[in-house]
Amino acid sequence: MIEITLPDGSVKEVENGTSAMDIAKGISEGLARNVLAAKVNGNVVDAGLPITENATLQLLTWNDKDGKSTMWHSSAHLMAEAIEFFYPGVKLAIGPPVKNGFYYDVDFMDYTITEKDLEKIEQKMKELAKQKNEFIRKEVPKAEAIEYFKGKEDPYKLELLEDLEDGSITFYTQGEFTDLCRGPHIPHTGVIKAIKLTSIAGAYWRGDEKNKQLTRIYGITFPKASELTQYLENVELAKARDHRKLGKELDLFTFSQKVGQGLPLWLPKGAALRERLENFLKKAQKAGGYDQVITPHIGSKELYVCSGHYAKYGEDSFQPILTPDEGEEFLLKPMNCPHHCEIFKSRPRSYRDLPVRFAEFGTVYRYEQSGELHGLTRVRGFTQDDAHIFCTQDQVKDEFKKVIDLVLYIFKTLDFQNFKAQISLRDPNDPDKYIGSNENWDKAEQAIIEASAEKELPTVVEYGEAAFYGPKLDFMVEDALGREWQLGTIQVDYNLPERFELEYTGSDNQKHRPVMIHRAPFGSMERFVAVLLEHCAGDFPLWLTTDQVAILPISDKYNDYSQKLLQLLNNYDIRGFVDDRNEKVGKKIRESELNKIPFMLIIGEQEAANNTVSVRQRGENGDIGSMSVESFADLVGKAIEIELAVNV
RNA sequence: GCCGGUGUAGCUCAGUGGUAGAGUGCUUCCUUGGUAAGGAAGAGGUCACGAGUUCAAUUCUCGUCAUUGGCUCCA
Repeated sequence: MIEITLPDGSVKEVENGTSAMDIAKGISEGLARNVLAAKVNGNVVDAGLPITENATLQLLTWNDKDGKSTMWHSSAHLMAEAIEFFYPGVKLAIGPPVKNGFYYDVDFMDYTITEKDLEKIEQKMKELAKQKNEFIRKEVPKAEAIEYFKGKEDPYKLELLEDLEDGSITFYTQGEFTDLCRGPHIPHTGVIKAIKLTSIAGAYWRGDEKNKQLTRIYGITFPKASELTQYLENVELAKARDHRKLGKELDLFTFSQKVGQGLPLWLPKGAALRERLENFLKKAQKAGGYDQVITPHIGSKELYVCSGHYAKYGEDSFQPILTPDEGEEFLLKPMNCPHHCEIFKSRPRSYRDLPVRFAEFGTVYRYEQSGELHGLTRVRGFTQDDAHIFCTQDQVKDEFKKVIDLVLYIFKTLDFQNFKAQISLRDPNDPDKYIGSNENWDKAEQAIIEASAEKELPTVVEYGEAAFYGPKLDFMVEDALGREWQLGTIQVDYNLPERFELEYTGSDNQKHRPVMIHRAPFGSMERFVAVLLEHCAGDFPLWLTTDQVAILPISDKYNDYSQKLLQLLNNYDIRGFVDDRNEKVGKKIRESELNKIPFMLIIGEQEAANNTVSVRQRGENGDIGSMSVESFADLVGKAIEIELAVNV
């Protein structure tokens, strides 16, 4: 007999060799039907696997992350079976579960496959799922496994087998299909009730662009048809808040084929919005002891040779700009740091001056791969809310804390709640990759970790993700479609102070090298606006939004009064416009609502006679009654004050 | 950069081997109204660009550019 401890702490005594599924059946048939896999002593395994020792057991269902993954992994096998049915002889590479579903990478040999073929594969999968074929696990000696895939002439599986140890190799079979697989899998295919193959794409074997490109088919499955419907609806909702769509609808930015790809054009409303964001940050930075600087968009090639950027990126980026003078070359600036280093060097610095903080909304140009460009989140010309802090090693931690405060102030003001902070440290296995002394690195890494902990950031630590020149702290948020983007960043740099021979005079009257910290709380104006757009679905906070108020005269008799009102509101720094089109007020309201304008002022006979405004708030509040212009201005002013009065 | 999809009116999209349509927006007129769409008329397109096939190409083929889903990359 063995003892099985369940998550609630209760202990069941069962015969040695009892499976998780047996135990589930002992609890209830209904539960057993929902079990997809089991977690035994922390390892996810087949629910049917005999348990041979005392163990903790968690039954995994669709509600568990590991349960979902298991089902999607099994779904990949099911899809492979359907693919082999239509395209016998194709070579299968790998088919794992991912965040939302699964994929299988397939070498289709001489077959061509298009999106239209997905439907028939989907149909076949449904058919196979209905057969409730069991997933049967079999341990296989390595020689036998190699023999099997030699028979199938599958070079990918054979390559995978090379890295596996004899004795640890398992096959899984369901229906007519057998695959090399560690498992675990769901009990049988019948659990898969709803199937959607979502897209088809190219993917390199083992993620290396030197390798052959395979065809990757993405899909997702559910245990209930209604969940698939729900999922598809959510995808549609996410698309509705895609910043590229909203940016067009709200007239914020555009792109032109003639100007060039990845080069955004900010429209008047977008430019005004961006300016408000910049002023918001400038104000906070001024309070934080930053000095604003301005530097040109190009720099002599020598500058980037000195910084090392030319050696690293010269060939793969925008090429030098030539002048009538032979041998003279300039580069579009890919970053602001070298310019700021030269500003630091423009005069001798004393330890009493440190930290020095130079801030600039600096536009930079980077030749991103064409396939990587994406709306405003990945572009070739963009403006960083950049600043460089030059300080002593001992000041690093304190400066980090201050920058974290700044980032948190921005996130809180704009209601970003779901972010994570990634601490990127050295790769302990490759210490020679990094520039700067070990001692300084240790100090800086410790400073970042401590600063993050003291600020109670939700962090993940990634080893080996640090830049060669220093450790960093990045703030990551997800976009509407679940893609993760880096916004704010704080990076320590030991490289540039060295290369530019930056110095300050210490209290000992000796020359010392300052530490440089790069930081950009927004990341870039472009990416930040994109993520912000998706985050609030275009419904910006009152202080930031384009038009705070729409003045809607009921008929053209009240246009004059409406114009006067607009003047009056402008004096209160309230932005808006008069919709004096010859339309009914119902239509004007509808359009203002759709354009996400926070306040509407309905102006008719009563308002004009009494010098008042009838206020309607966007959304559920609706009509909030009549008041004087002063009261309305006060209302707006107070609302903005609350939005901006955020304590970190 | 690589593999697929897409490119038709300002916007969202139908459609066709015989030089084009809807909705919405825009202009004008009627209507002068009270909290999510009043009515009518009109203007607006080198069907992304270039080449080829054809009597004839927006439609078929190829190329280029842009865009899009992935992969790779990301200072």
